[in-house]
Amino acid sequence: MLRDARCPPNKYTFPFVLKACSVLQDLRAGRAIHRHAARAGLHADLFVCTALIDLYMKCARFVPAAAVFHAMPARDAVAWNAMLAGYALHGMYHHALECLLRMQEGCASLRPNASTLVALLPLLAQQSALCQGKSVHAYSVRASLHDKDGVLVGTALLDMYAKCGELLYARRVFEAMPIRNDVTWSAIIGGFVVCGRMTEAFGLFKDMLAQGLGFLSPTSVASALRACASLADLHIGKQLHVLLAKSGLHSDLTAGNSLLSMYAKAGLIDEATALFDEMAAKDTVSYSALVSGYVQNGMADAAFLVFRKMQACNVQPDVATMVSLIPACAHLAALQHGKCSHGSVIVRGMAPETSICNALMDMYAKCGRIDLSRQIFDVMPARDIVSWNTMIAGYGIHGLGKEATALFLDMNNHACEPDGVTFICLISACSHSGLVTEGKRWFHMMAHKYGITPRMEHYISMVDLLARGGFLDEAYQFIQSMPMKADVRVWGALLAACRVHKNIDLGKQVARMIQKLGPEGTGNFVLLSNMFSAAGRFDEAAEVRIIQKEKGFKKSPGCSWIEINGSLHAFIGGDRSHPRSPEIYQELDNILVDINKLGYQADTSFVLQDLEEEEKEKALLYHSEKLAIAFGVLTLSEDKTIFVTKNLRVCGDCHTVIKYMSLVRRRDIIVRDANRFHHFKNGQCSCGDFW
DNA sequence: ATAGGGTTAG
Repeated sequence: MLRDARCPPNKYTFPFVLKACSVLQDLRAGRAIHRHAARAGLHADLFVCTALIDLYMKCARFVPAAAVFHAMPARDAVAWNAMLAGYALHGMYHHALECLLRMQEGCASLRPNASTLVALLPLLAQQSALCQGKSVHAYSVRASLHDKDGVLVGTALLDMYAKCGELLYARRVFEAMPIRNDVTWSAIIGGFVVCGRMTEAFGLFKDMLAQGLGFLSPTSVASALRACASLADLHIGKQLHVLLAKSGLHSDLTAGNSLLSMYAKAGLIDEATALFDEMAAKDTVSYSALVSGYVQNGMADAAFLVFRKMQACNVQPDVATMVSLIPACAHLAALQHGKCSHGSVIVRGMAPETSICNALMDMYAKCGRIDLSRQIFDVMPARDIVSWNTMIAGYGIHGLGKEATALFLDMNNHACEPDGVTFICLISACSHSGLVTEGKRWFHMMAHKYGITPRMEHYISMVDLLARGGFLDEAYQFIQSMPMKADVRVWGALLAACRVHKNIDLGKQVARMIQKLGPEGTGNFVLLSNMFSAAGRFDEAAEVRIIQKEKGFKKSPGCSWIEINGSLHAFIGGDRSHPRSPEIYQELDNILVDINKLGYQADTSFVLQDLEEEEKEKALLYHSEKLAIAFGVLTLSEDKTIFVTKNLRVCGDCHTVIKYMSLVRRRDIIVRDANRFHHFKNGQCSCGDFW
C-alpha cells in the first residue's frame, strides 16, 4: 500500500502503520517504515517521531528511541510520556524518573499530565516507593488531573498503595472513585491477595459479583484463585471454576492457567493434567505451571516429560520454567540431569538471574555437591535472602554446622537482614551437627536480638534439635512451655527422636498425643507402628496400620536410587526387578558374611513385621538403600564415590551396615535420605550418628 | 491501570 505511487503515504499514514508495528512488536517492519518516513522527509514530524519512540521502546530498543527523541526539533508532553512509559514498561526506574525531572526543566518546561502519572505509578508500586507515590497522589489532587472520570489515575493510585502494603489508603481511593471498571475491581482484589488478606479479598470479590457480572474478568478470578490456592480452599476454588464456565471465560488463557495452578497446588494433579489437556491454547505459563505442579506433587520424572513436550511443541521455556524444573533434579538427586539444566540455563542466558542461581545452588547441595553450590553463591551477581538461606540450609543437610554459622555471621556483614526462614535453616543445621547449645542460643537471639517472633516451624526445629541431640525430656518440657498449642509436626519431631534413641516410654506418651491430634500424614503412622513393632507389640502396630489404611493414608514405600552415567536405577525393598538382581543379592550376602566377622549383628528392632529372627535379618538385608549401594559397588570403579538417594529416612540397621560396607569394600558412600546427607568412609559416618 | 507459572525451612 505504501508503494502506490498515485497515492503516497503522508504524515497521517505513518503513525498508524507504526502503531501496528508496535502492537505486533515487529521491529523489522518498523525499521523499514522508519527509513521510508525519512525518505519522505517526515523525520522531524511530531506524530511520526512519537510513534517511532513508542515502537522502539516496546521492543526495548532504548538507543534508537532516544536518538529519535533527541533529534526532534520540539518535544510535547506526548513525546515525553512515550519515553517515560517506555522506560517504565521495562522497569527502568531511574531512567523513567530522570525523564520526569527533565521534562519539567528549562524554558520549554512541561507539566506531567494524567498519562505521565499512569505510566509512572506502576513503577513506584514495583519499587514500594510509598513516599514518592504519596507525592504523586498529592500532585494529582493539586493539579486536579483527571483522565476521563479519573478511572485510570484512580486505579493506578490504589494499585500503588496496595503494592506498598497500604491497604487502608488503597481502599480509601477505591471508595472515593465515582466510576470503577473491571480493572479497578481486579486491582483492589489483587491488592488484598498480595498482602495476604484473603478473607477480605473474597469479600470484595463478592461485592463485585453483587453488582452483576459486568465487572467479572479473568484477572479478578485469577487473584481469587490465588487466594484459594494459598488457603488450600478447594471448595471456593471449584465454585470459581463453575463461575468461569458459566460466564464463558473458561477458555481464557489467564483463567485456565490460574485454575491449573490452583488444582496442582491442592494436590489434585490429575485434574490439573486433564485441564491442561483440554486447554485450547497453551503458553509458557501453562507448561511451567504443570511442570511445577508435578514437582510439588513429588513426580519429578513426569515434570521432565512435560518439559520435553514443551520443547517439542516449540514453546520457549523462560526463567520461571527453569526455576520450576531445576528442583526436579534436586528431588531426584540426579546430578547429570542437574548439570544439563545448568548448561541449558547458561545457553539461554539466564545464568546470572538470582532465582536461577538459587535453584541451582539448592540442586547442587541436594545432589551432594556443596562445593559447586558455594561456587555459584560466590560468583552470582546479586544475592537475595533466599540465596543466603539456601546456602545455610545446604551446609545444614551436609552436617556442616560450623560453616552454616560462619555464613550466617557473614550475612550480617553484608547488611542482609535474616528472616524467619534463616533461623529455621540455622537451627536445623545445628541439629544435624549435634550443636545443641549453639542452636538454643540462636533461638534466643532470634527473638531478642532480631525481633523475630517464633512460629510453629521454629518450634519444630527446636524440638528436633533437642530431641535428636538426646535431650528428650527437655524437648518434652519445651513443648509444654510453648505459647501456642503444639501441632502434630512438633510431636512428630519428638516421636522420630524417641525412635532413634529407643525411648519407648516417652514414645508411647507422645504417640498418644499424636493419636489425639490425628496423625495427619503418613510419616507419623509409620513412626507409630514402628515404635510398637520395636517394642515387640505387633498387635498394636498392626492396629495403627489398619487405621492408617482406613483413613486412606498410603504408605509410600521406601525407595532408593542411584544415578549411573546419567540414568537412574531405582530399587524398593526386596525388589528383584532389576536385570542384575542375582548379582546384587549375591554381593549383599557376601558383604553380610564379611561384616559378621567384624562383629556386626542385625538390629532387628527395625523390622516391622512379626517374623522369625532369621527372616527378619533377610528383610533388613534387602532394604532398598542396601540394594542400590550393592549395585553401585558392582558397577562403579573403586575410586568413585557411591551416591545413593532414599525417599525416606535411612533405618538404624542400614546405617550400621553401610558403615561396615564402607570399611570392607573400601568405598566412599554418600546416602542422601529424606533428612540429610550421610557420608560413610572407613567405617565412620559424617553425621556422628546424629541422624 | 489489573492478572496467570518460579527459588529457601521442617
